[in-house]
This record gives sequence, structure tokens and C-alpha cells, in this order.
Amino acid sequence: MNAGVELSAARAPGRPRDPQVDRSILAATLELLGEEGFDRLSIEAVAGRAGVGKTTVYRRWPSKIPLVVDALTAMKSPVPSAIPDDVSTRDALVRAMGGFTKPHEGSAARVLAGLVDAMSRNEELATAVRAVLVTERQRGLMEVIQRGKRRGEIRPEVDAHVMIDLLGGPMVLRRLITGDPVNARLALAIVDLVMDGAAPASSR
Amino acid sequence: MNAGVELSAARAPGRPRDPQVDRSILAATLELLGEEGFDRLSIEAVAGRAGVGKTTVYRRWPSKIPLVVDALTAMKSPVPSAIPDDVSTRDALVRAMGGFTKPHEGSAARVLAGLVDAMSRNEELATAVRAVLVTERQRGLMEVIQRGKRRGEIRPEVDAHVMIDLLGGPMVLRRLITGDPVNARLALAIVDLVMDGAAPASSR
DNA sequence: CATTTCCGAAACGCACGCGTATCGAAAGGT
DNA sequence: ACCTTTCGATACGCGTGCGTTTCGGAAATG
Repeated sequence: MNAGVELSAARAPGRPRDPQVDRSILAATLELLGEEGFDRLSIEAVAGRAGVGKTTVYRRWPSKIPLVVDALTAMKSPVPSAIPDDVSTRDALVRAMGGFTKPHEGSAARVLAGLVDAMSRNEELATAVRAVLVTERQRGLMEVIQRGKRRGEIRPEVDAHVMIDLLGGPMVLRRLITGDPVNARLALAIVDLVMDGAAPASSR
Repeated sequence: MNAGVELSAARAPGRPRDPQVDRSILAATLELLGEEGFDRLSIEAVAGRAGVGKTTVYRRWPSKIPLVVDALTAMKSPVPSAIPDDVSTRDALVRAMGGFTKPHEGSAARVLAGLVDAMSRNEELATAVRAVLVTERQRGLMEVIQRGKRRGEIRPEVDAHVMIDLLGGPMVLRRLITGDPVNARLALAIVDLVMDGAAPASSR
């Protein structure tokens, strides 16, 4: 009933909301999420950083979690480019892994670090974080792995999920825990070891 | 000067501190660290959980960080048993990885999750956490890897540090981020893939 | 017994963030 | 012109934890 009006324009009578304000709030949320982490993130600080009244934030988001979820969703990384046919599975893996080593990933890692403990106590937040910061990256690796199986460069009985965790796990471990460097050299070493294995050919 | 007296007994005049109180405080700190994380951990709650006055805590530790550091230090895991000669490198790795799958590790993972973001902002805390929760586990894997190299079951040019991160990274990734199961089956799959590699023998 | 220190409990002033309410001005539709 | 809603700013009462102080009693030494 009245679908046309309600769906297309919904005719709000008063002053329309400024879309720039939404962008400022989400950007400030992401900044502070990286600087302070989820627990120390306050709505007050978000409003201050965005140059906006607290009322304006609360009018749009009822609490911290939906705000953070929306901010993360707005963080979507660009779609990965397709892989040319003449690229080997090994090189394609290195290229896909290279996404972890870009400097932009450093801030993403800091955001993730500030979310880890909150995720363990809030399933809604955990789901959103995984969707934005994890699933997308895993999907890129999965495509390369399945392509490798089709090309006969990866054995068909290899568990793709285990292989994905094997490739991504060390990057997360270093970023969040050990602080060891994450660079192209590491990505290359990981891919080589995962593809070749550690055992000598004689014992296989 | 006066070394004998100062070092052995130091003769405090008044009532001696109750060592049981120290243990209660450290135990309560560990509990709350797992339940609430570092940021939400308050000295008030520690004192309450330990059945102790706030004064008693502040008399021993000046702030939250040294308290947490001491609590973690008291968490030291038992020394790993030596590896018999008749165990293959593959089985020894599976056994060493099995340490990650024990139920006790679940609480250690929760403690770690609550510390990750604080570590990124406090180097002293990060160093202590790595010493207690990371280095010890890495050392166990390092021994097995070097033993494997001596036995010719691991190629000598393999980077041991990369291999350690390759084995441990997926466990941390699953515990802290994806929530995927961490069990003996996974440990076996990881060791098999790392030792054998994903590429078919024909392309090596 | 006198002294010293430790212990648990309670209260203190302070700072911060919560979520709400109120204000005058601005920006739209009717 | 009139109405409605948004906007930034400010203030409110409330709760929580901070680090300190005070208190009465307990446990050690000399």
C-alpha cells in the first residue's frame, strides 16, 4: 500500500539529513577504532573527532556496536583483479598474499586487534568483522587454490580451508602477536613452503 | 655491606605479608583477564574476586600492567617432555601441535584475546605476553624442527621461523578470529600439508 | 607490653562516558 | 509565511573505577 511513495522517496517533511555527516562519523569511528580499540572507543570521542554533536550520532545509531558494524562495512576493500592464464598457481598465490603486505593493511590489522576481545563476547560483532575483514580475503585465496586444482598444480585431496588458514595464519600471527615483519619476502617463503613442503623428496 | 642479613632474611619489623594473599590476587587477575579482557579489568574487581581490600593490592603492585605481567608469569606451562628416538618428525610435530588443542588452551586463548589490543599500545606488556604465552610454545616446535633437520626428515634450507609460524598461525587465527574448530584432526592436517606440500610430486 | 607492619573495609574527591533533554539556528517541504 | 526535522552545543543525573586516606584489628619483633 502506497508502495511507490514510501519506497522511492518516503517524503520526509523537515530538513533532510546531511549525508556528509554520516561519512564523517563513520570515518571518525574507523580512526578511533584503530587508535583506541573497541572498548576504549566512546561515542563522545567519535562525535568530537567528526566535528558533530553527540545528538547527531545517537539519532543515527542506537549504540556502539551497530555504529562499528556500519563503519567496518564502509571499509570494504576493492575487488581483486582476475588472474591471467599465463600466471602459475605459485605466482598467483604470492600475488594474493601480497594483499597482506601492503601498508594499508597495517591499519586494518590495528583495527582488527582492537576488535578481537570484543568479538569473543559479542557474536553479532564477530560476524560482521569476519564478513568485512576475513571472508573477503579468504575468498581471494580460495579462487586461486581451486584454479590451481583445476590446472593440476595443487593435489586434489588437499583441504582448501586448511591451506587458506595455513597461508593467512602466519600473517595474522605476526601482525597481532609476535610483531615480526610482514613483507613480500615472508609471503614468498610461506607460499614456497606450503607448495613444496618441508620434507625432502626422498621421504615422500 | 650487611649482605648476609639483607639477602637472607631482611628482617622486617612488623607483621609479614601473607603469601597466600599474593596467590589469591594473581589467580583472580588471571580469571578476570580471561572473562573481561585487559581494558575492562579493574583493580576493584580483582580485589573483590580475591576477597581482599583494594589497599592490599596497591601495596604490592603500583598499577594494572605490572600486576598482569606477574599474573601471566605465574601462568607458566609445564616443561614439555623429551622426544623418544623412535618417534618420526611428523609424529613429533603432531604431538607438539597437540598442545594447542587441549581444553586448557581455550582459556589461554581467551586471555590472549583480551591482551591483543593492549599489546599494540604497550611494548612492556607485549614483551611479557610473548615471553609467557608465545616463546615457550615456539621453543617446543623449534626443537622438533631442528631434530628433524638432523635426522634428514626436514630439508636443511627450510626457514625454521617461517615453519613455526606456519604451524602455529592457523591455530591462533582460528582461536582469535574465525572461531573455526581447533582439534587433533586439524593439527594432523596442518602437519601433513606443511611436511608434504600442496604441489603434486610431478611439479617439484 | 610497645612498636611496626599488614589486613579488610569504608569513604573520599576526581574524571570520564553514558544516554537524555533543551536550546537557537539552519534547511528543507507545503 | 508556517511547519517539521536536522544540526551543533551545552547541561543534566547517573554509574564506575581511579588512587588515596582513615579506621580498627591482627600478627609479628624486641
